[in-house]
Amino acid sequence: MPELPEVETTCRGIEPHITGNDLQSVSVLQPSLRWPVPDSIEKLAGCRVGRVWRRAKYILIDVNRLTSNRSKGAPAGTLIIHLGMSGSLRICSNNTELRKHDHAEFRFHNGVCLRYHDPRRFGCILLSEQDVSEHALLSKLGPEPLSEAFDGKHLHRLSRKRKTPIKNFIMDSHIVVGVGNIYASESLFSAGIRPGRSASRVNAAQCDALAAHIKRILGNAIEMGGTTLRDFVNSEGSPGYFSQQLQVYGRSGEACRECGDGIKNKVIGQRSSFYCPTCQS
DNA sequence: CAACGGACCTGCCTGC
DNA sequence: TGCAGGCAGGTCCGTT
Repeated sequence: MPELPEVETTCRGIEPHITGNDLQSVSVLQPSLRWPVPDSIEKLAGCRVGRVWRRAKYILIDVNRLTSNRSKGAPAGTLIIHLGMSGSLRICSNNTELRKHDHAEFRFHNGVCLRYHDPRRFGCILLSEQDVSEHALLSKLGPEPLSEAFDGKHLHRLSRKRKTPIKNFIMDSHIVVGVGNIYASESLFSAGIRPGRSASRVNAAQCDALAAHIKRILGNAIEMGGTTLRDFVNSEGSPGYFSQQLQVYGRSGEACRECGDGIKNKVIGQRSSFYCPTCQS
């Protein structure tokens, strides 16, 4: 479920419910996620949620102290939440019944409750008590795909000596963040580049096209996520709002929408990779 | 450095 | 119907 558009949609969906809201309690029901959930997050009770933002696929929630005098308004820290392969965050009320795989719960004074749900437990919940951008998980990340810092020149410059497949290259978070397995295949299809081609063999013009398609496809998907925002908190399972837009992902054996040839599925870097052998070279 | 494989988990689908 | 096997949208880490 969570590629960048889902993570962005999640941020936008939870933000209005929790920003400015005061935490009554934080409970860890299952600390065994990708890394142990620190006990210290339970001490955020009594704090007020500030900004809800995102870096790559990490959801970041600033939390400030409210308690006495001097420390009032001082940052208590930033929650770092990753949804892994199967995670989700949902807003409910504090008497909503817990579901299987609800691993953490943030209850607010006004009755709102934020729950972290993750069957596969590949995600994480961490607390950074310093400048979160210096956190080991965030400090070495490449640019955001929708920012001006990311463009074809960036891709071209960094790929010159890289023989790794271009698909692996664009999924490398040191190069650019937020390009997951689905959108990597989709972007490469639009750019006419086979996923297995060596990164160093993608020329400057193709890098320009690839970067532009990554921006377009991710941007569109985020916009569509936005259209489901209204009932976001109630939604069960994956929305599937982009599945109709997919040109190659998950379509092996089906006809290419451009040329009619059969879509292929090849494992590259241990991940399924879909492409059209005629449209992509 | 770069490349690669393994690791972390559960659920769901397929085929015998 | 049961069960083994394969597969899944992420990404860090250790080894070569």
